[in-house]
Amino acid sequence: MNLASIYIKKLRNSGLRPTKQRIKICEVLFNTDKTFHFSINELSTLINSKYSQKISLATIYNTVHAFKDKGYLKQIPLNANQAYFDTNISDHHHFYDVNEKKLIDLDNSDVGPIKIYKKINGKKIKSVEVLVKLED
Amino acid sequence: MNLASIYIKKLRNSGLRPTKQRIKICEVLFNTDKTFHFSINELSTLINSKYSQKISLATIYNTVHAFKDKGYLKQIPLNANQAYFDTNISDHHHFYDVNEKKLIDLDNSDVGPIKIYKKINGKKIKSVEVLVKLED
DNA sequence: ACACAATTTAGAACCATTATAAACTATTAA
DNA sequence: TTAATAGTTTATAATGGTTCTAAATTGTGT
Repeated sequence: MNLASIYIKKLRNSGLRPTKQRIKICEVLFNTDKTFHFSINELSTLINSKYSQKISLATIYNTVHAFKDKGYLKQIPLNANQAYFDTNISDHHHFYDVNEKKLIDLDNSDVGPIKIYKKINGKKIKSVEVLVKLED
Repeated sequence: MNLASIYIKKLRNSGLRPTKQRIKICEVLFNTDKTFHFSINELSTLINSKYSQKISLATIYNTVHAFKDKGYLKQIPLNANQAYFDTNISDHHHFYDVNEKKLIDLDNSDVGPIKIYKKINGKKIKSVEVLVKLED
């Protein structure tokens, strides 16, 4: 089975029509052994430099949000003026180098287990995200 | 010593001229035993409902950033479309209730010690911030 | 092939934030 | 006390990321 058909299946299973645009975006995001971090603008540049047929910014926004809602992408909580996403959806955390404004993955094994003792009635924990800021 | 003169001293010590506006902002932010979270717009509304003499939005932005740079406020890493600040600058973390879009403090004692095993050459840890998302 | 709903798209609108430049104010030196 | 200066405030404009809109296009089931 080729890659495109894997993405088509993945999209269909999520209730998303497998359009040309979405398949291309899958190729850029998921057709690599490495995970990576990106902003919408960086992704747009990446896609539109890779293919001659451009994808509109609105579609990239729509698709990234759809993928995030389906759990194929994670947004990284960060004090930045734009949203950053991560193709690595496994349980992990981040360094943020404040001097170089760069994100670095922290594998789960790089961080000790995190215990949350406080409980809020009627609420359950959805995620625990650690941001470690680095400076020179 | 009254409050205003404490703030005047605090501002002077930080190399910030103690202007009427900055003293008022100090009163709203720091003249309370409770710490709190706010966005710039919320702070602006709070200040301008409390005093007849209004403070411009630009000044509130400038002052909040100055206070953040001096370490009197912390910005909370969060995926929101506006910046959130915390008057509690002690070492602590946050719950974020995604359904009610509300921040809740986690005292340091509510979270077990966090160990970071990974090191980056030439960089030191500036802060460790944990965001625990809650859902219903 | 047809009908219908989902999707894409360019461009406008939105809104938090930052920049600008003129008026004002705190501070220091004379 | 006054004058000079640098710092601050302000209204307003500009910026830039994100969302909205509505028309054109496309995927899908019949």
